[in-house]
Amino acid sequence: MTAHGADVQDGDGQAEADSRIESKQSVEVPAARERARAIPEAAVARLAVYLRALSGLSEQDITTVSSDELAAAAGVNSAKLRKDLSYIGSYGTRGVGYEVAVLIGQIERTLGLTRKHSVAVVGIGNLGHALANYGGFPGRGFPVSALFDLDPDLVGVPVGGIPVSHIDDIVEVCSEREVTIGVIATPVQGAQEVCDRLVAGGVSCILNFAPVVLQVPEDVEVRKVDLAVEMQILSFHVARRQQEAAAQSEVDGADLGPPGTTGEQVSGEVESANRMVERL
Amino acid sequence: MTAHGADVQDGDGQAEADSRIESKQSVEVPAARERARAIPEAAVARLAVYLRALSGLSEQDITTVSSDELAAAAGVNSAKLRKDLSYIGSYGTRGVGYEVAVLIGQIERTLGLTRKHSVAVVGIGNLGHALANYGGFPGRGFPVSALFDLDPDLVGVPVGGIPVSHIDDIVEVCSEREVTIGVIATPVQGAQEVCDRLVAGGVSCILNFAPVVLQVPEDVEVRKVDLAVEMQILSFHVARRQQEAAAQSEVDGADLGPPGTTGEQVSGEVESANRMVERL
DNA sequence: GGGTGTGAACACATTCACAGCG
DNA sequence: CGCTGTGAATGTGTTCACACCC
Repeated sequence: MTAHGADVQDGDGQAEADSRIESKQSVEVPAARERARAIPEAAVARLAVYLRALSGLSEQDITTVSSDELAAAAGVNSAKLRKDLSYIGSYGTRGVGYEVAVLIGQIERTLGLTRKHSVAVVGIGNLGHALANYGGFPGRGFPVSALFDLDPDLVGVPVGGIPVSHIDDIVEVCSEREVTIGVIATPVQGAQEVCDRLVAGGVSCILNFAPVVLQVPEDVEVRKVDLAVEMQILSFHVARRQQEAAAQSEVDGADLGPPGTTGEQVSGEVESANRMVERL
Repeated sequence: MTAHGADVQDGDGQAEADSRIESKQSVEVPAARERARAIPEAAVARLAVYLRALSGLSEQDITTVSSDELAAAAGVNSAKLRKDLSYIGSYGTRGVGYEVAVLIGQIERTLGLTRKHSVAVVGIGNLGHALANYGGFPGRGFPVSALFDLDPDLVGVPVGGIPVSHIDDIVEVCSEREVTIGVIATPVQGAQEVCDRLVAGGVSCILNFAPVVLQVPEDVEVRKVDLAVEMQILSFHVARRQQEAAAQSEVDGADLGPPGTTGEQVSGEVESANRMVERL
């Protein structure tokens, strides 16, 4: 396994192209018998967004939408939206639009939301606390059914209505409660260990807030949310903008210093920035 | 503005392709004078990951790495890594590898981390609390310098060492403290309003945890982190796997029920899932 | 007319594979 | 000889534009 075939999750970047999981497949698949049902990863992410927009419409008792309207509500352009929807079937009416209720149903079905997925949160620090208090996590459909922490003082204490269990019991509790999604909100050090236990407990999907690249068997899906990376990407854009501004004023004939002098000021110390998320 | 030119942030998906921001450009640019310094969005996200891996190596007093080693540490393949690094210049030595310190410096420079970006967190609920307690957010380089909330009981109370200010003072405080990055951790309702104020206060980058599509001027960068979407994407993969398994056993000649009966069980109620993140 | 659904064109991203340098 | 750096090939995702249906 020399940096090939060891493909696991990546960091992502939320932009124009887009997606985030780094699935496997490629080799191993009989190639031919492939499910045509292959919805592009990027489209799946957007379906979830459309679903939210649709729920909003539904609450306002709006029963029909056009691709233009829905696209605007979801913040994408209508061509993309129509293509995305076409991956799940043809549920629109030409000349009219889509029926909100139908679309909601179809997207839910596609995303597998017709089945409940119980969630376990590991690491009841600041973030874990926040997650547990979600009150049923992302709304229902994703009930939090187990919490874990290392700290003996926390074990037994109910957070958001659920008593915290000890990390040592992850395997047992998860298989018992049929947890399908595990959320890792621990410091980096414990993350891989926790991950291994979740997997041993039968968890097949992991949402990882710890800034580590987790090693998992190929049938486990990992998604990573990395605050530091997000911030650094934003930082990049600030820098780029400043550069452009500098370049522009240069062109304009202004004399505000030579190009290349734009940002260089403070330095070092960013290294510690990477020890960061650890204490979330 | 009919769903075109109104491009704002999207939801993302962290997968193989990947990226997340939905920048503008396209029209408006004089085309020719474009900065060749165009690093692919996806590569930027990974640079941040490499940076973390390099920091780790640096702490272990490792001074040199090959692309294979670093790629393994970052969870990507070496070709991708080399290409990514090539966007920022040629800092490797053929036959040897890269000097850790040099690479750290160059990536920091590229990401604009040589300048400090002060951060404001709005919405000191569970999540906001977690973020504020980061103790300098993503590690330093990103000092949290302002906190805001609506709740009068919170105003004045120090969280993570910084006293909470009232939302009404966002504009004033942000410009005063030269905040460049704003983090929105409020319920959906308040998000757009808060966003507008941050922008008015001079903030040019926003990290948004509220599940809304924010409207911002084109010179403001928005990144969205949406827990519900993450969960739903995971859910999709569970469903897909089950489908495959079912299809497989079908092929194997087993008779565990007809295809199409795989997941359909619980239903409805997912709608409320989208009212979720609101209370983070 | 109005709006969906989609092939075909395009743009972006990843991977390959190898030339070239230390 | 090993490893970087990169053009060229491939793959994935987005946009265009229009046929087709209501």
